[in-house]
Amino acid sequence: MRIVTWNVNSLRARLERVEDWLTDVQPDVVCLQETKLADDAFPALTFEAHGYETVHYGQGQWNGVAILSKVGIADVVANFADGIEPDPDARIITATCGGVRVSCCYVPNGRSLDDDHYTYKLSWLDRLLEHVGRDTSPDHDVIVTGDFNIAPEDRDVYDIAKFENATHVSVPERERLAALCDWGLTDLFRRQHADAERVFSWWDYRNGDFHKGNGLRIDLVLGSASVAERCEWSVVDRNARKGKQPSDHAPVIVDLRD
DNA sequence: ATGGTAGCATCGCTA
Repeated sequence: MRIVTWNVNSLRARLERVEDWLTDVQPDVVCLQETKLADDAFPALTFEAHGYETVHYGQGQWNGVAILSKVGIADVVANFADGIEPDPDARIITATCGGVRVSCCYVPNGRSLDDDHYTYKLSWLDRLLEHVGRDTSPDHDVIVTGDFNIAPEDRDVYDIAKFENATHVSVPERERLAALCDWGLTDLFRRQHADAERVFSWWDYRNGDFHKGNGLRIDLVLGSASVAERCEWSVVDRNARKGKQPSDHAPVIVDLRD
């Protein structure tokens, strides 16, 4: 089973590129973030023509997440499954695809450490852990994936000195990512490439950052132990960041043995 | 140099 995550930064602006990429890569499960679409604008028929069932949870303008699957989509939960006040943003959707419980996440950016949005980011990550714990169990096949807006380690950052007192690398958000891992999840790309340095999944559009190699690895596929054991390959497809009208994120691909 | 680019419901916000 080939599963991928990709922050497409507007599915309306990116649909042709996404379609071409799906044709080339042939993933079984696709987790998309930042579709920036309302549910009634989601191009379900377009993906159906590529062989995918789809679920989308969007709000238009900002955020929006989707799962595409060739191996079934069951027991869909939009937003958090914690039974309290729904998060106002469309940032998470969960479904069972090919026997794996998949959560597709768009973690809040945080903006800056003194911004209310950073507090929201931390509480969102607390709710994600709560959600996963209620929704499933670490001894099941579980994947929690998406744009985490967190670089797990300093080597996932092009120049850590530039991120002093910045989001994406701060101790509190990394602690929350570590809590997900303590629950029973593993960063599958890092597991596959333990010594990899300077492999990034996002590059700012500005300053020619992509061409300078100035990026962050913030798009993650976390898997439970049974999933991690099945993981035989993982790559960031940085070719998808090249060319005309790219997303600022590259897709991350993970292959699992059947 | 506190810049730059891209997307959106576009002149202001989000990333």
